[in-house]
Amino acid sequence: MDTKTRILNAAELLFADKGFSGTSLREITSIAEVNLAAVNYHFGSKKELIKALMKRYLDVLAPSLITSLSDILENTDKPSLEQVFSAFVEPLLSLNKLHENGTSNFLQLLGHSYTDSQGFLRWFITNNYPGIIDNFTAAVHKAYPELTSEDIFWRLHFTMGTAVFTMSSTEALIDIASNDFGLKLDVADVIKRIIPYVAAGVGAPIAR
Amino acid sequence: MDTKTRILNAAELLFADKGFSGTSLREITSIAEVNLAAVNYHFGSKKELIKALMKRYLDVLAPSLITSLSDILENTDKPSLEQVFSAFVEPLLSLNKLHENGTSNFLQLLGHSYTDSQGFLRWFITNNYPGIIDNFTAAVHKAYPELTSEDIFWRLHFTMGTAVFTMSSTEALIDIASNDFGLKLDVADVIKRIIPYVAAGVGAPIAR
DNA sequence: GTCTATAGCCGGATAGAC
DNA sequence: GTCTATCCGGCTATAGAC
Repeated sequence: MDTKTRILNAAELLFADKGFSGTSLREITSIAEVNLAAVNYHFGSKKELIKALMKRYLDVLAPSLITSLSDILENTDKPSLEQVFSAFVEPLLSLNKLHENGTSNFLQLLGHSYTDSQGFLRWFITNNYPGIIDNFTAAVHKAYPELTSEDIFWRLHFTMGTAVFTMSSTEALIDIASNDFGLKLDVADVIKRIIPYVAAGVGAPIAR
Repeated sequence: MDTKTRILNAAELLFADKGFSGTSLREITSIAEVNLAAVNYHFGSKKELIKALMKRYLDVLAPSLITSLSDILENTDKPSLEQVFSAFVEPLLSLNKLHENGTSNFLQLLGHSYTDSQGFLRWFITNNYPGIIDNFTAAVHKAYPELTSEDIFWRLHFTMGTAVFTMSSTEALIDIASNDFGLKLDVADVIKRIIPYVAAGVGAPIAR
């Protein structure tokens, strides 16, 4: 495995766990077993490393998500909201084929990107991958035409919150489920539990 | 205003905005216009300052929330989920009387406490204020008895995610709502939009 | 491309004068 | 209780040998 990849893999683990400002280049290069200077040589700066890390996932996820959502838009007259959200499951879970714990790492990174670092990553994502949001909005509109684009904006945001926050603490949740309820769960189980929740949330009656 | 309070107020602003690891004691004492050494004199360490900050809110919020939820438990035979979640509104908004932007600051701090600092604050909160969770679980159970305690556990967590994540980015959301939809919103408006969403989510049919 | 070494700055924390 | 001064380690980033 080359140095660049070793760095990306180590950074992914640490950033997902401790956030960006909570992780130092020294920790990353130590886990990656490469020289401290290698990060700056290969990526230029810590910020660029973070972007490269998100790009590694988003370049895989975005097309697969857009395909999955387009499929619903083209082949279903009036999809259910559960169908729309289920369109996320396979693309998200396929990130586990890219890397061990890819799904939860990616969603945790996404969570940190919204709170850490004064939103520069949020800017980066919305400006580089707008197709996801457009397709999702269109699919929700088709499933629930009475929702205005403003309603959809809010409920999409709430849904992001649910997913991202849940994934940020998946490990803790799986532990609790095991201790308190004797259940052995994995990321896929957690995702399956979220879908009815967010589908019902987005499908809530409109109070005017 | 005494030094201790000046520090708490400055820390609240900065921590809410930039997270714990993203904020330095130097920034805090500079905004507070007190000496750098004052934090360690008054609080002992940065970690203890964080705890003191959360305590300042939780000591007000916890009893008011417990009263509000107990009220529903005692005086309503079968409350609706909207009623249960509405029980949070007044206690949360009353934090604005404590401090300017108290509600959103507190919820942002709560958000950071779940992702920053390896969960030590999460531990602190759940171990020091268990009454909130117990009362909330009881109220949800009364509103929707078919939910098992396991179902409630998951859906409570999803709800936390929605609230905390939304509040972490309230400022950005209010900006977008203003630019894209010409709406002038405040925290109370955002909270009112969340309630139907989470009530519907928690009330989603149970897939078995 | 990878290393050592180090610059230069910032972090939390503390000693000790007042 | 508040200040200055400082310790000491960690931080990102870079220069320069190999």
